[in-house]
Amino acid sequence: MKKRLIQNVRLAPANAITSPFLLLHLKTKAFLVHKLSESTNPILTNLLHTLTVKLGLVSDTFTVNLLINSYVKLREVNTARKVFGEMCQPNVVSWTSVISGFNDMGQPQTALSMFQKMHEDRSVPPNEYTFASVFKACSSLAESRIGKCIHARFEISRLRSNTVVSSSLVDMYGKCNDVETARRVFDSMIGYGRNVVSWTSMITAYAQSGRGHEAIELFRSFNASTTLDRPNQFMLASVISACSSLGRLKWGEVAHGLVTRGGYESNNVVATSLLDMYAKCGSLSCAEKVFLSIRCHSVITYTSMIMAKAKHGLGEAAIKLFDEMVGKRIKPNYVTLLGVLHACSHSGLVNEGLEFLNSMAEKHGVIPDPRHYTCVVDMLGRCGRVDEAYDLAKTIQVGAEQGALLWGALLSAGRLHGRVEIVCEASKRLIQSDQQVTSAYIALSNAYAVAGGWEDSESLRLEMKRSGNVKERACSWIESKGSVYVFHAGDLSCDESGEIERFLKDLEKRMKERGHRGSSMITSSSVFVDVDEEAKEAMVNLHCERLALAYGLIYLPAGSTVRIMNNLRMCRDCHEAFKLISEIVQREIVVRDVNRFHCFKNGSCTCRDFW
DNA sequence: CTAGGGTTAG
Repeated sequence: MKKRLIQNVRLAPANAITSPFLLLHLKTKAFLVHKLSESTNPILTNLLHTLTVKLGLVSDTFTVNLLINSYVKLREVNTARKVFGEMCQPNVVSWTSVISGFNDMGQPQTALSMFQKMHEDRSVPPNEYTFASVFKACSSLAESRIGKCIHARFEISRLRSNTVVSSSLVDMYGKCNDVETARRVFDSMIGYGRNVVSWTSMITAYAQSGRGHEAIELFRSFNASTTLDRPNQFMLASVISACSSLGRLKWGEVAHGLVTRGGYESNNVVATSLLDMYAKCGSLSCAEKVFLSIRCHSVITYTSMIMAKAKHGLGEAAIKLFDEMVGKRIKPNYVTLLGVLHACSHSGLVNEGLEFLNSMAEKHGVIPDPRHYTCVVDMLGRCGRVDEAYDLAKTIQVGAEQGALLWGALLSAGRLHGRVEIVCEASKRLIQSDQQVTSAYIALSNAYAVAGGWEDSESLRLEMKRSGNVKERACSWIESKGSVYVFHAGDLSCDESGEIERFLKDLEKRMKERGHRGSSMITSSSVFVDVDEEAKEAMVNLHCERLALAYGLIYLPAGSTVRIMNNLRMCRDCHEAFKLISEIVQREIVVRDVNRFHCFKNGSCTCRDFW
């Protein structure tokens, strides 16, 4: 039956020679096909659509596929789907075009349900192209469960893996935070070859799961191989962001050199990642230089620079930049507003921050979500308006993951201002959120201990052990002349601790003499109440950044730059404290504020190697 | 003469 159909189609040109009408028809069809494949104009495409109907070509799968793709390119995916729905013989190209159309429109969920329909239909089996598109949809949704099922379906489909399908799988597993599986797929690709895209997917998988060292390592092997291409803008952007999360300015500068050599400086994505890298590695002036070199600004370039200034405690400058951006009619999004709130929070502009929160929906069309509220709770908490912070936190409806961040912010506020009842409440909520927040157990246990509730403290510790909540060692690190020294919290118990404590106490005294007041995390000495050894260690955890700072200041040569990288939650007090410390010890201090959740895991050396 | 993969700000 099918065979005869194909034969009939093949016969058509032979008939055409004898029929002038058919000949005209074929010529028109060739014209239509040509125009459809190059149309970037909605009016033209609509016209060609009408022509398709008039010529009776709606039953011609090939022509209608082109029509679908034309609508997909014009981002009119719903029209594309409508045309697709009216087809009598959709083939695998028709299905794949619609699926990838939904991907392009940021509707991966719909792409997946189209694939499901295709599967239920059973008339057209998917091919490699279809699978690659579907894996991309799973990647955007970070849907590892569905992704694995479809991967299995691909494996039993007797289709052969190729570079593109496997690259999309590497990307998918990477985005689903299953780096090991991503690596297994990547390693399995040896048989049919890997290209720049496959390598980029794997490097990105490492970079985005806090495994920057492995990302850089892989980038090195890519460059070492003589048979492969040079890195392109995609790979460089990813590598630069790996340098940012590692805080390695030196490596970031090398990557910048590669950007220049490759001529990718004018690429906005690359420039934005460079800007962010310089800001996170402590060099705001270089970040600013990159920002000024950008010709065509977008909401993303502005947001990055606002965030950069926010991190460096330049709240007013960040707000000024925000106003400049709005003045240029660039519409802020929710990230931009997060940056602005962040700026207010880190510069003590509390009333301005509250004003932004209350007016952002009306003025900028961005409805505050839990992340914005968390930022404001954090801001109120830092400056001591803990009760307001608590009242605000209570009113917010959040899911478990967001809840952990929200109550985590309140927990540090309670801890910073010695509010035991807030610490208790926040810790309880954190533990309820069930997000593996060990710090909540420790804080709550300490709070009970401080309040004298020893039995509660003890039972909580047992609960921790029972639930397998293993404590991760906090760490901080400093960089000097390209070497990185890592300090783990436990190291304070080593022989030098006496000298460190004396140094910090002396520093605090001298800062008081110079009129510095306030309780920045750097100078405030830890309060050890009479708790057991384990609790003491937990408290020391909070202060490993002080340890790193002290080591850096005492043992690095005068005049050198002390680059501190940790997960300090900077506030205006901290910035002022650093300025003062800088003057007192006559070292340039560069602080970098890394993402709290990007823990430095593969330290190249520890405290002991430093000596 | 139709279709597929990678990157950035929180």
